Amino acid sequence: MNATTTQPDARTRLLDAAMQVIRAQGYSATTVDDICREAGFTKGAFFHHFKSKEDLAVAAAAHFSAMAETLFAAAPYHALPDPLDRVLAYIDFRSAIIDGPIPQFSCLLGTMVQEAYDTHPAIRKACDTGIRTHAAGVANDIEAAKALYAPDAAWSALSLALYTQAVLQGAFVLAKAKSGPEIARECVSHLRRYIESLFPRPINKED
Amino acid sequence: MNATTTQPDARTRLLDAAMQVIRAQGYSATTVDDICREAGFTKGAFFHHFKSKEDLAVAAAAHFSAMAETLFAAAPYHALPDPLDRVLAYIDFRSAIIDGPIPQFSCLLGTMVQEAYDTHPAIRKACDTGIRTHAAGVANDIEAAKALYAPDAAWSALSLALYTQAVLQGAFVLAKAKSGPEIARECVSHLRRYIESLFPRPINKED
DNA sequence: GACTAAATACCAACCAGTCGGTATGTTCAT
DNA sequence: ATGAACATACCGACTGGTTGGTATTTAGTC
Repeated sequence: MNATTTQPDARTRLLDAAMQVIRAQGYSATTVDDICREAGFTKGAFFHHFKSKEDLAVAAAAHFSAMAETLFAAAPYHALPDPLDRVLAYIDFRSAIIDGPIPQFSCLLGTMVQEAYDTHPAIRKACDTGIRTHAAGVANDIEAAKALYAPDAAWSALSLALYTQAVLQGAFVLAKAKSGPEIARECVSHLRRYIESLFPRPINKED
Repeated sequence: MNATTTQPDARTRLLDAAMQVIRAQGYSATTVDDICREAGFTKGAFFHHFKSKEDLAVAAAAHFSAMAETLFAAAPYHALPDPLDRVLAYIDFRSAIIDGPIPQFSCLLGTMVQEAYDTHPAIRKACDTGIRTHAAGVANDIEAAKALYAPDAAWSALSLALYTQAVLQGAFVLAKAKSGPEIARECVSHLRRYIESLFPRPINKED
């Protein structure tokens, strides 16, 4: 019921607002009031749902990760039969969503961990978990592609998956420095070339 | 005279302190008093030398860049005759200095721009300039290596140099998330493999 | 009426920046 | 060389606004 004005619940709206504002301003510079204003609530509501600003940050990291996993799970590339195709299509997908305003395509986890790694261990851990979990998913396809096309390679699938995340994080940093997404897409295209170079495909299937 | 107790002047000491503290805590979370305490001065001295906290950040970005250029200029790899050797030795040097506590090897520019790109244009610009200038230096050797070993490659020297910086920035982010330098060095070793793959060396010189 | 959700009002701590003051030169005319 | 005038370097108390967090109250719902 009340289908027309249905909105996510307050907690979710606060988390969404936090995601946006923190990616634009950073964690420390973002005040609780900033988040409340963006979400359309007051402080009372905020501290009803979160016991502290740090608590919100940890929840926001999980929220962001969940949102990202939903996004990637819905992407069409999972249907591809060849695991290497899936890996490359993942890269292409990452490149394709690097567009528009920086806060919308940059990574909340990378943004927060950069500031908070030393002073807020709980936030550091939440960001690490998010990145590690996502990388593990990518590593699955890489592992399968490796078994097919580069079984004897010296690098591990997980290490390559983490490298992929590092390139993306670095690409976001450069995009912020240069105030635009182009440089980030250029970085991803280098990453794609690297991955292609790691998996020498047979010219054709007969063999 | 008074050579035994000679210290850098107050401005330099404040900039050094800012470099350390901001890399550990981030820009927003660092207070002017934090920097003064670290440098052994009071607020009066601080605002005598810098007109605002933002002004200090801009100066610190330039200071950090200058320090970095000194460090790299002193590195031995510049003497290598082959430009590709110089590029690879640069990468190895970058890897070698990724050690010890994170604030000591991470990049002030990447840390600050991540937080401040949208809210402090002057800081964003200072960080961009630092990164761009350093990348341009690396691009020189890449350009020469390209002329020798990959003259027809599709990528530009500058684009590869910027990619190199992106990988390093991303490596720092992952090091922060994982609380240690190992992952960052692993990333750099992927980067090295990529660069090697871009410059197919002749087996030997006779040709 | 018991419970949850959210608003309002408030507080103590904190922070960037100011200001008046001291100490130590430096310049230069006498 | 001396002392008036000025400049530079630094100190530390203070301020006005902000911030994370709390206490209390109100509205709605099972």
